[in-house]
Amino acid sequence: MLPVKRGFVESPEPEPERQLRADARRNRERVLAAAEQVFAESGLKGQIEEVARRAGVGVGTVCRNFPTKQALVEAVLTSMYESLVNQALVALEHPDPGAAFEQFFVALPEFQARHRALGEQMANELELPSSAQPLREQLTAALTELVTRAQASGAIRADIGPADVSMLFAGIAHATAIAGELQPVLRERYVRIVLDGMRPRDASTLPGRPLDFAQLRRMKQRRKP
Amino acid sequence: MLPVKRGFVESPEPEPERQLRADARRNRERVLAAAEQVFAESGLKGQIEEVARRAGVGVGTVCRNFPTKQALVEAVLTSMYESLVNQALVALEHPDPGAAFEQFFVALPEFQARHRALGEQMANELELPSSAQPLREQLTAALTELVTRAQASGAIRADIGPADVSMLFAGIAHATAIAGELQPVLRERYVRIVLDGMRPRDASTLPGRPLDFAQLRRMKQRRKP
DNA sequence: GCGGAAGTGGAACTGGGCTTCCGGATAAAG
DNA sequence: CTTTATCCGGAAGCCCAGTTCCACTTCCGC
Repeated sequence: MLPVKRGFVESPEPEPERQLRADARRNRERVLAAAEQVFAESGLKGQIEEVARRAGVGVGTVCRNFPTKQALVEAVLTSMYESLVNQALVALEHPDPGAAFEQFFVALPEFQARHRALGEQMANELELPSSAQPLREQLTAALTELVTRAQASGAIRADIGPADVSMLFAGIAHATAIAGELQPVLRERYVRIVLDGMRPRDASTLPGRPLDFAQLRRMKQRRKP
Repeated sequence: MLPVKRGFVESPEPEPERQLRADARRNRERVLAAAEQVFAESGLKGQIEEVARRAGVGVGTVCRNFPTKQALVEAVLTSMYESLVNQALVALEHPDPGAAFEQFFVALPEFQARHRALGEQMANELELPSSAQPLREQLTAALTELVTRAQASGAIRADIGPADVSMLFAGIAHATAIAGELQPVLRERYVRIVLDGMRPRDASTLPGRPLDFAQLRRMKQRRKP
């Protein structure tokens, strides 16, 4: 790998950006936008042909820009993660740790529900596009920070790990994904319930230990073979 | 076709049970058992060929007993629902309504997690086999009863509907489905948290209204077309 | 045992979705 | 306006499940 950066002897890299013809660039954008839509509403089972249709191009065009479906999915997911990381950073700016946590705890399930493909990816930890890896790490870091601060301020109980929170996020998002127009209300209801459940309670300890992202990752990887 | 059987004027019934040959009956059982396994661990995407392999028969045999994959799935799901209804009825016998509710609230996510296909079915409300319809209704009735009683006894807050509970069940099951050996502990953790969140709290009301199964069904049906 | 109906395995077929391919269209350079 | 590298559409090919089919085997009543 060795990501050598500037000047010097160029490695035979796959030339990052060949200049695209103007119309080609435009089409590429349209495809991305269409894909975002389709995967948002149909999840990862959204079809290439549908993407092409909505973008107003032929399937060939889709497949030239993104040689494989996986590539297309990755492109979309990467931009999702970007947006998500931003939301986390915004929440972190909130002065009150409890409110910061709550803000993000409301925003994430909403986001996951709005973008089904993202929800599926985060839940199942399907191969992560390498391009999203650093984003993913930023996200877990931010989430960990949110949790830690909230705990320090006494907003949520101490025996909950950051990955526990992530799991509960995913659960809510998944459960409410099927709801139609009621979705936002239901999500709010369940977020409320779970938040209440996470508040400190004296004289009670959760079974097991707080779950962190390292464990979570290990768990998921063990499921592959 | 016209499988005229014995003398008389046969009514055009789909003759419920043609006597199966001994070996055929045995094979049918094996197929069902294998299917249960496969769908339990792989969900609805489990493959016919895998079922055949585990049952030690050819795909032809599977497809003769269950002319379509859907039919096979339905057979398995029906038996799942049976078992589930039983668990609900057992819980209902518990004298303490709060404990009864809790008992089932622990058992259902575990069951859903152990049988991925069931979880997927219950979450997505895919076409329900007509054979399971009455079971399904028994289940919702029992669950409604459990919730109502628990509320009457003050074990859980009043502004939660039976279908809310069902959604939260499904969320936990889904979230923990990916965990490996940690699954049981995690499930217990999250059940605990959600249960805590459902306890009565003065001076707070959930947004929206309690969700009942009629609404839930309507919601899901609206997603089809 | 024997005959034939019932059952079996797995190869062949089918359909749906992803990917490839190429003749024709189009933007950019001269 | 001509040229030409680039890009486009969508038909054709491929692959992976599910389903069908039939020559062969197995069970069971005689």
